[in-house]
Amino acid sequence: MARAAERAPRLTDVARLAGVSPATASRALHGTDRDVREENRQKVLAAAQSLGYAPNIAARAFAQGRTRGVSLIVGAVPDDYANPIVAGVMAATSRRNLPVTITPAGDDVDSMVAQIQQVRGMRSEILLLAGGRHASDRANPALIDALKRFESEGGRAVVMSQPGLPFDTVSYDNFGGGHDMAVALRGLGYDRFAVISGQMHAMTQRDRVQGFIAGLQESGVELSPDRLLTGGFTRDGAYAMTGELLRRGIAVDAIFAGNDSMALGAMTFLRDANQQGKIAVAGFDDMVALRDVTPSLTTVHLPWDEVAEHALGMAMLPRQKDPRSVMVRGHVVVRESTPACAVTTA
Amino acid sequence: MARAAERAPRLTDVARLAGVSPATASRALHGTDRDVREENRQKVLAAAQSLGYAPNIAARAFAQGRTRGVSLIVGAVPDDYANPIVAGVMAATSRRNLPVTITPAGDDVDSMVAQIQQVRGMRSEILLLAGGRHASDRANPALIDALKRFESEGGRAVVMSQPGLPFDTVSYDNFGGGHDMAVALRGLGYDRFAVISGQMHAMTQRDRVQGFIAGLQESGVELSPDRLLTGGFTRDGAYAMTGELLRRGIAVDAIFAGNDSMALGAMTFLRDANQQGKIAVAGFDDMVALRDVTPSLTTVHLPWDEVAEHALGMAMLPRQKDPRSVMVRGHVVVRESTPACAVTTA
DNA sequence: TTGAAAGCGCTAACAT
DNA sequence: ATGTTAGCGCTTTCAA
Repeated sequence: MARAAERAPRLTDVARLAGVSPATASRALHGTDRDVREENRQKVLAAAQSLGYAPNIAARAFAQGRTRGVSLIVGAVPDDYANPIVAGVMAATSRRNLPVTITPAGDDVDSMVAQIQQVRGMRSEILLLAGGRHASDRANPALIDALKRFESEGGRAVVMSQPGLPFDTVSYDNFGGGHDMAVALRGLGYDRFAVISGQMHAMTQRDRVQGFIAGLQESGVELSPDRLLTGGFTRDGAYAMTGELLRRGIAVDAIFAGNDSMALGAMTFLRDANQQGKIAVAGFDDMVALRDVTPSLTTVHLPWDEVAEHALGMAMLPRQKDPRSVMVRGHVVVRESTPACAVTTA
Repeated sequence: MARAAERAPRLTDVARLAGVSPATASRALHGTDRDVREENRQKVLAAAQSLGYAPNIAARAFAQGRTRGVSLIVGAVPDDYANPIVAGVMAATSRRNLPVTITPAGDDVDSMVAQIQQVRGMRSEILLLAGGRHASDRANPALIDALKRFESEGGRAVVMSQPGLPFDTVSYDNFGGGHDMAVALRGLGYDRFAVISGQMHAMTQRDRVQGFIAGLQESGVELSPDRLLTGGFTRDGAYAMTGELLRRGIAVDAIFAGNDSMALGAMTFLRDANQQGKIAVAGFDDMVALRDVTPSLTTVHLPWDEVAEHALGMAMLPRQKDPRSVMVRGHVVVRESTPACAVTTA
């Protein structure tokens, strides 16, 4: 058995055993060229097998100047045990049989940039970026510069869920979803709203909230500033904000939360405070992990798999001079957490 | 702007600009040696900065014969959007500032082995293996061989949640947890049990169930074979099995599910069938994602972060001749899904 | 169809 | 403290 580090078999070893040159062995192993005699191919395959050969991927990446596969950088996500984007990308890549590397980054631009440099250093073929959603990012030159360099060195970058960057982008319609939710809740007869959301510099949150406010305005409802609470966009943040809301004695019959995790936090608070059923709650995302909560959650369904699928599809196309942009739309799903209520308006 | 692929700046470029040799530049960039004059270090850093230098990681890995960081291979997991092991490993690695690469594999040994070969080819320092739990795996020579090779070539492998392999292992006490749950449910007064679980060749499932059965026996309760249903260990599988259970008209007052997802599926079925509250449900895992379900779930709490922490800790120690093994214990947490009930036994 | 040989960018002995 | 030099294992022109 191995005492110290044993040398791993190299391509040369395989070639020698098969009685061919390394070049031929290389060709035989990855049908890059057609030009290997079947007999030799078999010999090489057999030799590799018998030696337990595993190609040195670092060496190959080095020689080719590219690392095959996709690197996914994902910004820290609220309650990130259940990140639907990660699930979507994993599904999309495994469908294409592409290796994925998932790298968590903080939600701040600096750690995001650091991770991009890392991926640039790996010379990955494809970089998918999820998260990193601060309003300031849009203008952040470091982020843009890092991505630009990555692409100018031959990589393909696609940004997810962060519209407005000069790269291929797939995003979803946060404003529209918020708007539609407002319309839907109005249609159910709700009248007195509150909104709890992540900080307004988080762009997805801001767009959702602004869409919601716009939707309300269409039917003549104004959301007064004291009815908009912002904080951490997590379950716990929402739990706290909902408490704050009630403590302030604001009369509310429906709460719109910036995402599903927050909606869950709000519902849990209401239950703990024995207010369950008295105040409706709506979320945003339609996380599959929450499909069994009770009451079932009214939310804006976002087709995460489509987002990932689009992103990967774009990444596999050559870059164009003008960045492409796809906007995926969600749709409101009304469930039990927002029962129809008596119409109180004129 | 870049027309075609632009050449990325190399270490040589940095060195030239700083007026030093590549070797010095290399040393300055990664304080491997102490022996760089501060003045030169600054010059190198400045040069790297101004060129936007990102070290070619593939080349470095190649030169060093090792890729820094940990590779986590995770077998397909039921409802894997919420895999607590992944979360735990991400936390543990980011605490140590180690790069992680997460690679999903199928639940079958073949795809697991394929991923191990991949990691072997990357010459990763550390390989963490999660999942891959078929009873047949234990004896699977291909799996063992791949891991052995990885280690004999200088890597460190730690297996999680799959005891019995000849490698450093951290596992949790599935049998004990099942056992304790049985005792707890008996203590609450339950009498007529059913078990729904994944297939018995899935080792964690088998251990949990066998522990549960053993726990029941201690207080004189036998679980007749028709009260043990097996199938997919997912929420959907459990939903279906619970239906099957009721359809067969088996009298039951408590269901033990092989994991939390299954428990959730069971509870959802019971609610859909208007049986909520009539039959108790207990799970296993204590997934944080489920902390807000109602009724709150009685389950066996498993300290996932500890599992990951132990695993990484072991991996960073040198290998010993005899594999280490750590068994983490969980503990029963009784919540609302199993209210105390009238004692019906003598 | 195959082989020979060059070289990818970096690190690490070794020499200075 | 720094420079020189020799590879690491693979792919890939280029010749044959």
